[in-house]
Amino acid sequence: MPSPRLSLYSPSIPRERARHAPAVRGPTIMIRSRLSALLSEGLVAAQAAGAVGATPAVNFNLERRDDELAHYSSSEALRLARIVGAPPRRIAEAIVANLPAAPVVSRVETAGPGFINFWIDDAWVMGQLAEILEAGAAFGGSQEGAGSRVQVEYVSANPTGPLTAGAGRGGVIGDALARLLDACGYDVTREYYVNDAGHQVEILGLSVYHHYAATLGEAAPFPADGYRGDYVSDWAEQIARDDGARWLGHGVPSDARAFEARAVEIGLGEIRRDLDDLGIKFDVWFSEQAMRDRGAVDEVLQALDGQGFVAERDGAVWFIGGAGADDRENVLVRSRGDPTYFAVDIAYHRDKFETRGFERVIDVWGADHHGHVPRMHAAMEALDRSADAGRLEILVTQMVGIRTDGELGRQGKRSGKFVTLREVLDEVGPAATRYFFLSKAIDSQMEFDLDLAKREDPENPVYYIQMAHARCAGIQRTAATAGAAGGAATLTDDDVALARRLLAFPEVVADACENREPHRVTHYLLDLARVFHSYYNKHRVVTDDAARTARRLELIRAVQQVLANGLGLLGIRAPERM
RNA sequence: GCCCCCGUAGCUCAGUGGAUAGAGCGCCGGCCUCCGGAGCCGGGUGCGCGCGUUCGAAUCGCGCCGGGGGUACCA
Repeated sequence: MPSPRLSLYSPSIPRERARHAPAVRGPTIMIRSRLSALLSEGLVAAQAAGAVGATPAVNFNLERRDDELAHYSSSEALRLARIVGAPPRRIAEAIVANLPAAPVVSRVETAGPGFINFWIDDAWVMGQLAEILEAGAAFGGSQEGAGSRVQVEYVSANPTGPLTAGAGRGGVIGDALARLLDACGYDVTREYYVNDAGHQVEILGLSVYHHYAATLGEAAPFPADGYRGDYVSDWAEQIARDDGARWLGHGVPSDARAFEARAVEIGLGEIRRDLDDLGIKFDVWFSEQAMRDRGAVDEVLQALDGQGFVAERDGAVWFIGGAGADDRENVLVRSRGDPTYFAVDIAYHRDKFETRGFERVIDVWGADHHGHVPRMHAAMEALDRSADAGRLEILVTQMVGIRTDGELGRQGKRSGKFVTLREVLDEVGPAATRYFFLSKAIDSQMEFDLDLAKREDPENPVYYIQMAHARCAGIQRTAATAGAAGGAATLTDDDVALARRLLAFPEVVADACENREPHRVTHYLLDLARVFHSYYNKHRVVTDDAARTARRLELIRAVQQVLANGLGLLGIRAPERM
C-alpha cells in the first residue's frame, strides 16, 4: 500500500474552503438571557417609580441552580446595594415588584440577604420541547460568532516521530474547540503547522539515513542527538523497500533535502493516521518549508528591524521587545546564519494575521512550549499592536500521566520513554480517548486511567452517556407504531425536570465556547445521562395513556437530540444501539 | 534562582465572588419477571497553611509548604 500523500498548503495559492451552513436559524432559547432582560426591565421600572436610586445600565447575572432554592437565581441586588446605597433586600423587592409578567416565569421571590429567585413555568418548559426538535442538530448552537473568521491551530507536532499521548490531548481539545466555535457561529479554520524544515528535520534525515544505509549494507554515521526510537529503523526499511538504493550517497543521502522530505512524508502519514482514527481533521496542513521558500522569514525580520526591535550581538540577531525586559530578548538568527524557531514562528503568525486576515487565532500548545508564550505575544505586539489586542490566544494544555494497573508513567521526551497516542488508542478506542481528554480542564495536569477507560460497561462514563442515547433510540423503536395523540396529559415533576435540563444545554455550549472549556460539555452530558437513566428507571414512557405517551415520546426524542448534539461537539459517536 | 500550571472525598477530577462545595471510580447495603441489556436507590470523609480584599472567598491578592513543567544561538 502506498504511503498517503499529503498536500501541504501554501497560502499564496488560493484555496477553496468549505462554508458551513449557519448553525442555528433563529434566536437560541436561553432562559438566563430572558430572565436577565426581565430583571433589567424591572430595575428600570423600579427606578421610574422612585423605589431604587439611579444606576448605570446593569447586566444582571443569573446562576442556574435547579435545586430547592431556585431554578435560576440572581445576586445582582447584593452588588447594587453599594451603588444605590440601599439595603440589597429592599432593592431586590423593588425590582421584583416591578417585574413584567412573562410566560417563562411561574414564580419569583426574594430570599436571604437579597437574592432574586426564579422558578420556570412547567407548561412553558414542556412547550420548548417542540423548539428543540425543530432546531434539531442545531439546538444548542448560536450565531454569537457572526461568521467571524477564527483559526484554531493544534497538534502541530514535529513529524520526527509518533504522536505522544499528550499530543493527543492537545489534538482532541483543539478539535472540540473548533467544533464549539463552529456551533457558535464562527467561521473556523483548523490548521496543523508542519515543521518540515530546519535543524530537527536534518537530524531526522541523518538518523533515518544511518539505518537506511545499513539496510543496504553501507555504513553511515549516526548524528549527534539523533532520533533513537525503533520507528527510525522502521521508516528506513520502508524507504529501502519502496525506493531501493536510489538515496545511497557516500555516508550521506544523495539528495539530503529530498531524503528528509521522504522521511517527513512517512512521519506525517503516521501522524495523520493516528489523528484520523481519533476523528481529528484539519482544513490546512501548513508547510513551514513552503513558507520559508516564499521568503516570509526574511520579510518579518526586515519588518521587525524597520521598527527598531532588532539588535545584533555576539554575531547573532536578537529580538529586543521594548522596555529591555530580559524575557523579551531572544535570538532570531543564530550566529551561524540560520533563523531560530522563534523567528520562523513570528513569520508564521504574521502570515495568519496579515496574509490570511484571520480576525482571531487560537493556538493550542503543549506544556513544554509555555515558555514561548510571552515572547510570542511580545513579538506580535511589536509587529502590530492591534494584532495582539486579544486576537492571539494561546492555550497551554498540561501534561498527561498514563495510569495502568494503578501504575503511573509520566510523559516527557526527556525521559526518553513515553506512551504514544497509538498505544492509548489501541487500548481504549477513540470514544474513550476523546472523552477522558475532554473531561478535565485543559490547565489541569491529568492522569489517564486506562483501566477505567477501556471498560465497556456503564462504570465507564463514556459508555454510560452513549447508553443513554441508545436507550432513547430504543424506546422510539419500541413505540414506532404509537400514533400521535392529542388531549391533556398528566405529567410528573420528573418529566419537567428532565426537560428543564435540556434547556440548559445552549447555556453550557455558550459558556464552553466563550471560555474555551470543552470539558463543560462533557460534564453536562454525564449529568444529563444520569438524570435520564434515573427517569427511565422510574417512569414508563410507552403506556396505555396515549396522550401521555405522546408527550413523553417527544421528551425522549428531545433528550436523544441533546445527547447527540453534545456528543457531536465532543466528536464522540452517538450509537442507536449498543 | 526566576517564570508558568496545579493542590478540593480513599483515587481521578468538576465547581461565572454568593445561600447547604459536587460527579465518576472504589467500598458497603438494598431494589430491578423493566420500553433496552451492563439499570436504579441509599450510605461519608474534603477546599494544603497563614494573612489580606469583600456584605460574602474553594474562587481574587500577598507570603509560605507540596507536586509538575519551563528557563538553549533546541523545537
